[in-house]
Amino acid sequence: MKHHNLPATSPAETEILRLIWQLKRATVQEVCHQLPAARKIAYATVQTLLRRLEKKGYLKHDLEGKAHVFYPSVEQDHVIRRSVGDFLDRLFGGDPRPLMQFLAEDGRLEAKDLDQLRKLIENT
Amino acid sequence: MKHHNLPATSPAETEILRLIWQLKRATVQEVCHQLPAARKIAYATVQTLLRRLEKKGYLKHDLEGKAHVFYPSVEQDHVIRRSVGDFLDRLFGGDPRPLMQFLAEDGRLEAKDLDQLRKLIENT
DNA sequence: ATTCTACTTGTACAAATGTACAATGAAGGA
DNA sequence: TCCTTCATTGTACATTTGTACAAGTAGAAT
Repeated sequence: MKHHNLPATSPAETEILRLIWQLKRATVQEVCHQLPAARKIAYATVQTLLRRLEKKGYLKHDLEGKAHVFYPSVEQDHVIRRSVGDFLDRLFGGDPRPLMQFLAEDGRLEAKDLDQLRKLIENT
Repeated sequence: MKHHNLPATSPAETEILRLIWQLKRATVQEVCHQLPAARKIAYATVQTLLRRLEKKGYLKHDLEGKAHVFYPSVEQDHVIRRSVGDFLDRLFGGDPRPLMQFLAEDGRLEAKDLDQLRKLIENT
């Protein structure tokens, strides 16, 4: 897998793409089941999003029986890198520090996460 | 300024909104000048984006001579909180840790930033 | 063989996005 | 006063996004 320059994913597409990463390979159904309960969205819609992701180059699929089994065709890391980069540019002018700070202060992180982060920072 | 639930900003809008936060108050021109050189985008386009941001409730404006002077009408912090939240949900299923880790490893942070972050984490 | 299923493919369609031109109007300079 | 200069407002328009139905089809069940 190499670094191609794919068109950006829309928010809804991103959400689906994440589920594919999580599942490694998945049919439309499986993706649907993986959707958080709060996020009700029709089978057909998921299908469209998967189709679009494939068209954009983020996914490929195999045929397994009659169903398409989708899987990533670009490294998650590459996509994340770009997404985070874009996000930083847009919202913070590219400076990662305010985001870091925001996350650190946000309280979403548990004590043990902070510990881990400390360790991570230590040997960086 | 209170927490209203405004429609999300598009990426291009977000970029402009950031500049307004940076400048506190600004005319279309000033926003244009603040745009990174790489990002060439017509005056008229910036105008449209500012108009849309105002319509969505993110900005207000005063009249100063013939020009509109735009300024934020919601707290930056609130907007950022929501944006980051959405971003985390979409790309990381809401878990801030992978993003933290990504940022920490990314090398975009200088040594002194890491120091600061350490301190920040220390007293959290 | 017929019907039921689970899928895919084609298509739809309103709203949002990215981008920008044209017309209009007031303010300042010649 | 008349022209030039900015700015605003109205409008435009192709594309992308979010969401989804309908028709077609192959395999499973009866």
